[in-house]
Amino acid sequence: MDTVDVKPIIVDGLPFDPLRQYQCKVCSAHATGFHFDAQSCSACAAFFRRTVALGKVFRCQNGDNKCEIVYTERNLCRKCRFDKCLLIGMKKESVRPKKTVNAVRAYCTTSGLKRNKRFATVSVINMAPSIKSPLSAPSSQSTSEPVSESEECQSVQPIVAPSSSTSPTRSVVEYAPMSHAFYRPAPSTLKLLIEEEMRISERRRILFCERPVGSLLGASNSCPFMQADIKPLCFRSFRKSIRTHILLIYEWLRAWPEYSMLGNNDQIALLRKCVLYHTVLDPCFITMQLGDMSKFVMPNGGYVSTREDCDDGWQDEKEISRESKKMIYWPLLDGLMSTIVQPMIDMAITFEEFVALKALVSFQGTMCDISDDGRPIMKHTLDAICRSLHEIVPDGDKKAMRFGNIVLLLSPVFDTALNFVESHHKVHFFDLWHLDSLLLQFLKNKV
DNA sequence: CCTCAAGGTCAAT
DNA sequence: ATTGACCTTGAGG
Repeated sequence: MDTVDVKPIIVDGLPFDPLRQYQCKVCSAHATGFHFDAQSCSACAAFFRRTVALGKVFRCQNGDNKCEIVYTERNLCRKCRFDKCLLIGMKKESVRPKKTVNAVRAYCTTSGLKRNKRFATVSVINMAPSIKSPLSAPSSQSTSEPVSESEECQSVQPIVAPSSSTSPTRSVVEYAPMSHAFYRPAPSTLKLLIEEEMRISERRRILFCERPVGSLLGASNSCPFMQADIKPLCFRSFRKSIRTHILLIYEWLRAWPEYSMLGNNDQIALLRKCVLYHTVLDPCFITMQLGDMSKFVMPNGGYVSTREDCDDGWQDEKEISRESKKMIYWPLLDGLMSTIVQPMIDMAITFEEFVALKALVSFQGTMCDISDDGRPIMKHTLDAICRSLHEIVPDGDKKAMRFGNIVLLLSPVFDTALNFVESHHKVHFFDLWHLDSLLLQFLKNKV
């Protein structure tokens, strides 16, 4: 990581200013290369890696998210340093999931084996060219070179290779490539969830941000908004955007292969509950990601102030008065902040944990509305989600507690959703303001 | 062989 | 608890 060997760039026949050329784009210290897709020093790279891996959320020391990040003062504001990392193009996805605590290096890839023969627990054999870096399992039948018995090493879990790819005379077990065998396996459920959530963020950016197109495209950031994107909520425009949110939720559901296997009524039940639960959960996580607890940020980038002394987002509108807004939504907001947002911050819930929680809430909360035919499908999905969540919670003494704390968030989400429905029944009954008709249909049904 | 860019470790803070 | 120098590793040339 610290080796410096950057080929000089010739600009117009002259070497580019070398001092500036090798600067870290975050703090202007000496860059050690490209880290997570951006030119930076090793310190900023390590900082970025830790921040992403641990799912940290920071607050700006000055409160304005405008701190200058320079070499001598780069540790003064972690929020602005991290924002700068993202700004210069560091990619969160390039940070790989944290390894399990008990995992021991397996030295099981081709180059690892070549360089570390004495630690090798498996050996290289020739496989069909279609399989990259294939490795054989240590086996009594194996004719390959002997392997070390070092106690430091644990063999990796084998996966059965397609028999057609190997000699028919030898039963061969293929070891998954390093990224799967050694790093925590990324279950397809979790992968799907993360990809889908990133897509939702990208769609929200495109729909609701006023930015140059270049920074809208590319699902590289799990948070749809930056501080500069958000503005005080206008209830009227939020109401106009409700169908867009419902559409995004519908797309999220359709990404599940299991969704198409459900009957029509079950599909509608699931969509109805997802509209409700996502409406509760999504703004909580966006709020946490933006890190300013005085602003509760909705999925269209509008925010309401959570401080009694600030009226942002609460002002009178033609269609709904300040008084009505406060009466209906302040208690809901208060509940959300204390029972969902604050616990999320306290445990520093990661993006991966959040997407698993959201799926858990969606499927668990709908179970009671699903037909007998649909139940096994739902149960199967729920099991997969639980496994994924359990996988991504970091190993250690507190794994069980952390897993438990995440699951405990289900209850306040269900509670708030129930309050949300009750409040909107009142809104509708007393004609306090006109809700979107599609949303009303979802809310009218029993919850 | 080499380089690059990941992750891990641990003394210093 | 966080930082950052230093280390090892895997992939690819």
